[in-house]
Amino acid sequence: MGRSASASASGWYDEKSSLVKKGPWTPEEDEKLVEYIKRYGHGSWSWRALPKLAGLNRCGKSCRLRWTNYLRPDIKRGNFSQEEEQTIINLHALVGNKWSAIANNLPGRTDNEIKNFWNTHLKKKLLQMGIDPVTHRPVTATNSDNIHHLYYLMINHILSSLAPQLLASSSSSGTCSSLANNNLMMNMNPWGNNNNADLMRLHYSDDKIQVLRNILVQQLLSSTSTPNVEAGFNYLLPSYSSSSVHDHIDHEYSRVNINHNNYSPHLQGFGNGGAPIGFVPQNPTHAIAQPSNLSSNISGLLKAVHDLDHSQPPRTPPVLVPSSGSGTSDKLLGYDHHAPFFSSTTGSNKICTNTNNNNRDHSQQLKLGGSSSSNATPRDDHDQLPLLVSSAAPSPESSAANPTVENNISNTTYSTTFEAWGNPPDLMDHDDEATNHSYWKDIILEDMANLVEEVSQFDFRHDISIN
DNA sequence: AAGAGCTACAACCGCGAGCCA
DNA sequence: CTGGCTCGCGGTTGTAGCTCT
Repeated sequence: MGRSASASASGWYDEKSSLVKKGPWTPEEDEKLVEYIKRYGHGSWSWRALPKLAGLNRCGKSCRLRWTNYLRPDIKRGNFSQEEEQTIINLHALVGNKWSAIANNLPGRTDNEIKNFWNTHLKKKLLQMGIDPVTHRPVTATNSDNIHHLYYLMINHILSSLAPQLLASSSSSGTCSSLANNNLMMNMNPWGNNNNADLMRLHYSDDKIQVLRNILVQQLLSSTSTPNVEAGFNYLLPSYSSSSVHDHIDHEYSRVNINHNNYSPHLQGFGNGGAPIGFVPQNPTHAIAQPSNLSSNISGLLKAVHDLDHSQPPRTPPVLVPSSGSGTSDKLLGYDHHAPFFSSTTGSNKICTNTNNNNRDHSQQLKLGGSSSSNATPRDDHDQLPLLVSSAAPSPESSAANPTVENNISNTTYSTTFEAWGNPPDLMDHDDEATNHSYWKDIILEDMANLVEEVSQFDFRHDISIN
């Protein structure tokens, strides 16, 4: 069988291919190769010409691979450290099998080495943990797990677009050194860059996601800019690529409605009698925030996603739960998942999301830095990691490019953000929206730094122990 | 002790992008 | 524009060494 043109072009063969040695390199061959490169450096020869010049009976490609994967002086030898393992897993979750991109973030490690390590160690490790090494989601995930993960992805993505604001908030408060150290996203990542030796605890924590969500709500309220909510949805929905995700959501939504059909329509989807998702009211007039169970979180999420996915305006405005304590966790704000995520504008909330299934802008997904997303990946893509921060907040241009985004709902505004079911005692009979807004915003801003600090210190790993 | 099976990793291979004549 | 060449990437294969029976 003759050699293929591409093989010839790629350097594995030359005109004397039948004489070219293959297989393991001998120490003598290594020595010749190293000696030649040391003497002449790079640039004055091509890999194809090198074997002849160096006196090697190898093809140029074999020489290049031997050098880049084994003989290069800056290659680190030995086992991968725990930190390196975590980095690989984190990056793989972001970029997939882009071994060169991953390798660029692990000094001294080659793409080939990382690829082998992944295939022989990490993949199995994740599988043993019940994590799908391709999707980085639980293999045997229940519907609830999937939705919870969906929720996690969404919040994480939206938060990523807010990272600069969070950092700004923390630095201005002077109390959030950990965030000032710019590791927000790592801290938000359950696979994060902690030095915890047990990498295998990857389950999602209801309470921690709850905290994240509330941080998000606070940011939305305290921010003067619009967070990239649309991108968040665009990011997460395609990741559940099959159409089944929509069917699933519909199914779950129907089920939830059936389960809670005793409630008024605008409260359907909530598992605790209409309390804001995540927090069960102990007393409507005091509204002490408490974490609720997973099912109510999921129900609310399903409802929110369903509403968004069906181009329906929210039937109730977001609901905030005032806190009564002086600590941090008990001041977390409840959030009515009946309403989609919203951006804060003075006196009203404009829904900010792409509600058109057929016009999701996938370009908002995590991108490889500095390059456009396309099927034909530019070479530079291999050299850079995706931006942890989403590509951009929705810009006027992007809205213009996708006119359906807000057309459906741009006229839909809601009277107040703060129709809390549990109004603060001193505002119970207060109808002044602006006053209410100001009241809550003050509370939010006051606690912002502490909350961010608290979240930054959360350990997202629990529930699963690995031998 | 020996062979079968498994594991880890180096090396091979095909493909595609970029460059250049 | 086209074709040849180089280089880099990701997937796959081959094999040495280890473990198990």
